[in-house]
Amino acid sequence: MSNVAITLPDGSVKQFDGPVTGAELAAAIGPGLAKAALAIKIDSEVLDLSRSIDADSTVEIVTRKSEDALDLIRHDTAHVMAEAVQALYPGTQVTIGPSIENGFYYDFAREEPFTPDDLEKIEAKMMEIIKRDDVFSREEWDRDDAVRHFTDIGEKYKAQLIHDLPATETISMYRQGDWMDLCRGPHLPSTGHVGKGFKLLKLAGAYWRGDSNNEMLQRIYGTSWRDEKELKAHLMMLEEAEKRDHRRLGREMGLFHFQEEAVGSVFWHPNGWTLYRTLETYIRARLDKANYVEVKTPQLIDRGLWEASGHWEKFRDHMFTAETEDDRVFALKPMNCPGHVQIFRQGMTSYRELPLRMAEFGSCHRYEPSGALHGLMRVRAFTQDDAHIFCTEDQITSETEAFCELLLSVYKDCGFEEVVIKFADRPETRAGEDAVWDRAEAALAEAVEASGLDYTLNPGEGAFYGPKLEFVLRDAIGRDWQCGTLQVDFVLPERLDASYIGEDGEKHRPVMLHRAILGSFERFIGILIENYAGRMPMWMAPVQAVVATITSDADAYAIEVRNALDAAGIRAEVDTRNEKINYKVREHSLAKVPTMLVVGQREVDDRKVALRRLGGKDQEFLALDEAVARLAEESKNPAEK
RNA sequence: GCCGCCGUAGCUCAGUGGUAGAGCGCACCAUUGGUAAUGGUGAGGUCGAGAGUUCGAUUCUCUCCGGCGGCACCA
Repeated sequence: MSNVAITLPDGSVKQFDGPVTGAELAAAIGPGLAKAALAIKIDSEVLDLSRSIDADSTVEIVTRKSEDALDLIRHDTAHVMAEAVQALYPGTQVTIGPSIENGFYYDFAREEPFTPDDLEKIEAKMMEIIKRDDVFSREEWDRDDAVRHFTDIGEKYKAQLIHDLPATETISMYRQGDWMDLCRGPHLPSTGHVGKGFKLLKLAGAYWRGDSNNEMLQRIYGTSWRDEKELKAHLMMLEEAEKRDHRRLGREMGLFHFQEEAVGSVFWHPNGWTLYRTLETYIRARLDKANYVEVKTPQLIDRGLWEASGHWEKFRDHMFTAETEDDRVFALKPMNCPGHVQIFRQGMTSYRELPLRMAEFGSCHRYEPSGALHGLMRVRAFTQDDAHIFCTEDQITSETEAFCELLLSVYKDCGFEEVVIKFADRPETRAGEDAVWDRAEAALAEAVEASGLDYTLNPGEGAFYGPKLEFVLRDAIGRDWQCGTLQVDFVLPERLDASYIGEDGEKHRPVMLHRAILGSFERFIGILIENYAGRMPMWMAPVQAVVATITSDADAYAIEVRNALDAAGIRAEVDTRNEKINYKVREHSLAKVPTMLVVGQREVDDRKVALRRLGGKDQEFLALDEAVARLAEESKNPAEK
């Protein structure tokens, strides 16, 4: 029997006469750790504490404090839930139940739907199983035996899963008491380790294997943590997220509404539209500075053009169409690119004009599936901050670099500092030859490398005409939103016959770079509202300042102050209502107005204002001129600074 | 589109087989009050739409529409 040397994370080495289990290793290090140990980690692989280590290796003992512990806890909670469900509802089949961000889910096949009341019963049963504290024991099974076993007990989904596992895969089962599940593991030592820090959250439908052609299963989502304190903190976070829901804030702040006669389309109210226009003005200024030209193309275009572009074939079901009396069919544009190519095609374009950066705040309509609609985040009528850069292959790199720089700067101005980039390559169904895709992917990869930014691969997620970069920003409460995109397209210029005259006097195909920074104004505004919880930065706020009087003696002066703010380009309102100042402060604070200028007799006498910031406790007493100058500076959009 | 839940006043919600209530908001009156709710009075609802069961439906059943949570989709 050969010796085993185990290196611990602190660099120390433990020698053993032969193979040793994780539990034995922990015990050898110390009794405290032996008690706290949940699993072991060799390289980056987490394994059961009962696994035996038979070769020299670097091993970390996973305890409840470890990052890896959460994954184990969540996965085990899913197992416990599955047992509970099968105990309460015989005949229910189990399928899969992974750990996910903040929790877990398990998909079940059962005729009768679960109800919210069932969740409580299941939780109670889970508590019993956890209290029972059964050991999770691992068994390796023969593949055929495993398939037969699950088929015999009527678990056809499990049998199918095993059947489809790669031949090289070891079939492992985990037992907890009398209940057993197919599982790759690893698991905690016993069900008791799950603890009480979990809660079942919601019921949902989910397709077997994520395919909408398959039957629908019932999914139960839960959240699970190290202890009740962490659970409580997470539930608080969920409440916080609900408070910043843009649909709720949009209504409370009177920014916009939806109604059933125009499902998926926004009715922008005055304040909401002011926010929208402010953002548009800012983006337009940034594009101007970055040497884009702006255009506007038709809403309705004959289906012939969509057939030529390839969109009709692929997206016809999601296009709104209109038929005219002369039997022509027009489509409401779902995107702007074919329109931009038409402008590009007018007259002859010289290589000297490239790169040509053609921008449009393009109003698009897409018949999105009803279940996809979600406030401003997913609508059927939206406006993109779209642009197409017509350029040569040689220019892809420099245009990509310039775009990345512009995009990051815009995000920063909007309050987003954390951005990750994903490289999405060719999807299964696509247009264009593989050789063209090779070139497009290589060019884009080279360009993003040249920009010096980190990126991860998002395989198979490219557009049907070309690979793309996806720009994902992280908001104030840690949620990720994909907004920006840059797509390399060699296909559409070919299909729609766009060409330019090169240095050699011959016709050449330009490359098109499809790109957007915000994505859609609607969605980006939704993200902004949630990011700021409705408390927009000064430059975006629909109403930037309210002048509020203490008594009616200050009315005339208050109006003068409002007019001075207005003349300085500040969006200001005046509140001379016969209400107490407490009432006004509360109301405008709830409306999330960033600054309030309170004026009473003292301010009238001294030509001053009492400046109060949203959420602040103190006031600043300033001369009127100074207050106006200061607020005017703060109100400028970042492109004006 | 699929699965589940939901639809009562502008908003948040209570309630009932015999056609409805609260708080906030809104209107009016009084109050002129120094930094997150002054008091009083009043108006406001085909109980999402349609059909069915019933002597009678907001309440029970069905269909449709819409919303919510997921799944699928996202040029």
